[in-house]
Amino acid sequence: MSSDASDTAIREDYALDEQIGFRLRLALQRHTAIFFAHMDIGLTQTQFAVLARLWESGASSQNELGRAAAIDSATIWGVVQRLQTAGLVMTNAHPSDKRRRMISLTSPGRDMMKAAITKAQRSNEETLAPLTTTERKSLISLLSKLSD
Amino acid sequence: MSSDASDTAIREDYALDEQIGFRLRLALQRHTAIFFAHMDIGLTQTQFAVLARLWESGASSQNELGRAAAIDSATIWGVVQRLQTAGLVMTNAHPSDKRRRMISLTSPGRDMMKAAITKAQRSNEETLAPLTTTERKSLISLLSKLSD
DNA sequence: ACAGTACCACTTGTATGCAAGTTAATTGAC
DNA sequence: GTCAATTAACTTGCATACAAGTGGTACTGT
Repeated sequence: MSSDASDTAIREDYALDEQIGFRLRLALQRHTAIFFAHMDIGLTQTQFAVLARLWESGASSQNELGRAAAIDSATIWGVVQRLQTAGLVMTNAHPSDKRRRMISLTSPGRDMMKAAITKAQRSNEETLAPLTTTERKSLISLLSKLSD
Repeated sequence: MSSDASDTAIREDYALDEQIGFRLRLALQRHTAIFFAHMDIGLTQTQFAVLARLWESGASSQNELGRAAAIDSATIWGVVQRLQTAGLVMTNAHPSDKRRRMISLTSPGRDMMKAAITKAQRSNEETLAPLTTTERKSLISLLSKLSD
């Protein structure tokens, strides 16, 4: 991919490697691989995020849960379906709003989370391993400024 | 999602909002929305990354291109198909290796990139707008340490 | 009361992202 | 030179991710 510079002369500088979008994708890609290796109980990052929100805050409606975990309504539907099929969450009717499906953790779901939280923490550790403690805090802080 | 703490007591601390994977996903999510809004010529981030690599380095084989843009061989296949259908790239046989498909930019592909690079730069600007110049460099640097 | 608006769950369609596996071509160790 | 290990392109299957749109329900201002 080097010798014949037949017709692809570089006319403008554009260094993909230094672009924020590309670097974010690479970093998330690496974390995804690490997370997958640790999470040997069949939870994806998205599924784990949903269960974590339920763990933190208790029951909520499907779309509410999606917003809390930053998952749009088209995607959260399938995520909840799979979690329900796996027996980790259950759904109940909302007492007053007939549109809402209330989602909550089942007992197996809570047991799963006890194990999953430890595995998630280990994967976070490994992802952040190249950084010092100060750098880790700095990175989380900078990322938070981008999306809050 | 607040009043009835029926059966989901918080037994362990786990703050999803402070986890690296979740923050990376949120940041990339925001950038994706910004990129999409600027890139009004029908290029996804992934497609743009592939074209950017071709722009930077000239022709390369499909898998080689995928590795350069951090896209696995199953995914790069479809990305190249769509770019070829759009007339932005073309494929040629490798002179000595019959397995390889050499991918290169077409003339319309180069024209598209001239416009796309400007739009990509603007979306990068907007994504990084919440940060100072120093913070931007710091963030890129920290992200690079995570995935190099 | 009620029209207009907003919201809920759900659906469709397109585009990644990645594990796992197939087939054909190439390479490297001997 | 031969054959095992690699590699390239491709395929299948599953899980996000998100735009756009549906039909039903709830709310809001007048």
